[in-house]
Amino acid sequence: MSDLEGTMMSELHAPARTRFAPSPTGYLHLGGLRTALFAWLWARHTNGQFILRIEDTDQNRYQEDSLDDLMRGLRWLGLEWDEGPEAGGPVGPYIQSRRREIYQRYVQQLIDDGYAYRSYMSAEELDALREEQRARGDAPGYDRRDRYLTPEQIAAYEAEGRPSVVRFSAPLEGKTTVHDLIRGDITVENESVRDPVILKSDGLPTYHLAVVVDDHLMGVTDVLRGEEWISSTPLHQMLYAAFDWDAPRFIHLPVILDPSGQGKMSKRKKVVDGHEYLAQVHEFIDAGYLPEAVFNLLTNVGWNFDAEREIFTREEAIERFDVADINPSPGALPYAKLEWLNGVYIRDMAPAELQARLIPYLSRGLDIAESDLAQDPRLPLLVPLIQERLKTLAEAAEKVEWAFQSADEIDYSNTKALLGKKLDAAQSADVLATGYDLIENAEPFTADVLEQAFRAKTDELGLKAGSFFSPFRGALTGKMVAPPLFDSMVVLGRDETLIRVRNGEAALRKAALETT
RNA sequence: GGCGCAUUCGUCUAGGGGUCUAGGAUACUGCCCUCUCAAGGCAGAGACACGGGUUCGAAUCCCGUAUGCGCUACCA
Repeated sequence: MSDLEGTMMSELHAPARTRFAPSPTGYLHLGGLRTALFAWLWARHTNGQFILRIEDTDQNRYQEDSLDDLMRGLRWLGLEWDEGPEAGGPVGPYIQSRRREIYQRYVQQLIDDGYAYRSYMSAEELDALREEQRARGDAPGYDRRDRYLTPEQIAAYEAEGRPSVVRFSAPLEGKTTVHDLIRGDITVENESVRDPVILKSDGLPTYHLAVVVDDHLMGVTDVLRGEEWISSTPLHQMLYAAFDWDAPRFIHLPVILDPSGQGKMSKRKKVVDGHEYLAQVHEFIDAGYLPEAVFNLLTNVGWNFDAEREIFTREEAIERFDVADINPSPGALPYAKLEWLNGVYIRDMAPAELQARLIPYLSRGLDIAESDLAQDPRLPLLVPLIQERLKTLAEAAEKVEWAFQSADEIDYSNTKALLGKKLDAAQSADVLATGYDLIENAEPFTADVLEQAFRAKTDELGLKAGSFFSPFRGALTGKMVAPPLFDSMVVLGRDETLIRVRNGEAALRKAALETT
């Protein structure tokens, strides 16, 4: 084989069937999204399929609006599933609570083959057992007592009507080695697998049974999941062996840590260094992060697109992604980098596109109907002014608020905003009075004409632009920081600009009187 | 406690025995540009957890320690 062929072979992968299998017990958070992203990337890279499967076997923790949030989050990032809820597919249903009979059939098969048994201990008895073990200093865990029940004892329990669970008969000695694609071989003592429950007393399976049965039945070839599952992978492999099925490839992804780097990112809002950090996907959406930026960022946590290049398209990521290159060590979500990335994508966007995406956020922030905003002639003028100043979509409202306020809503209580650099209140008021005439006479009323007139006057007065321009920014917006001045005047129009300059001057005259 | 996984600038990462006086990005600092803020340009500071091996040579391989995380449920 030539080198070229060798290279090509190593880059050619058989189509992988991957799945994202969340539990509808809460809202999708960024760690889950990243797991889904990697599974999706791998399926797309190999030209395989990406499956969404809902693992709702815990009825107690089920949360009604969770599934909706899950699907919305995945779609927001552009992770369409080939099979799953709403998409359908040949190996459904894709919601585990609707597969109850399937699991029961396979559990019965395990019992019949001697790989599983019924256990009649109640939850309370189990708790008491663990308590005892802890008191003795033993490792807590089921002691396998019901594994050796006689037919008579079983009959007695059944006659009593005692509820039961089904436990897996784990091998009592030897070791089990599982292979993780990015971590290598992981070996545990079989004895440490203490006959876990595989079918609960409510007739639904536990995760361990359901995941093995479903991954097998659904033809999943590559299991990408969080590293919290490493410990139970030997059990899963035992189950595959008991069923006489081939196990899929296991790829355990590193967890995403919270910003302190100490501990898994919480689903709930947490405070680190006095700052609340975002964790749930819907929070990132609300805050105005772009899916492009989040996609880019998440792809680069635990995997790396390129040593020297930070920005890439989704297609490029698909082309290069390889599970073999995943970094096994956990990492914190780099929030500051997300801010930067979001700004990069905002700046790269066509202004019309940005405007469209901004409307829902502006509507919320300014309390103006989306339909009104869509027709507002000021918006196409404003968007280019704030485009390179935006880190998130949500902060746009605060940057353009002045344009949507009436003149008397502008707040001049912060006199500092009206002061020219190195000028006092009276001098700044004079500046505004001087500029008033320039604005009145600018013809046509464009940013260029205004700027030329202002600069000429600045030179004539022997002032610096910082001194002459600043009072106008304050008069127009009431703020220290605002979009470029002359463009802002054009947005307001000549009449409104003149009113605000007058108002600003009045506020300054008043302030000048008070200080002297 | 037991078992497992991990450990390169503050953070995300490149690197997989010599090309490493360890590369990129972000954040930070300074300078430039500049009507404010941004954006942009330039420069700077900043890391192989520790200790033993193996080797002519280790950030890279092995062992130990430390630290962090995970699992140890009729939760996933």
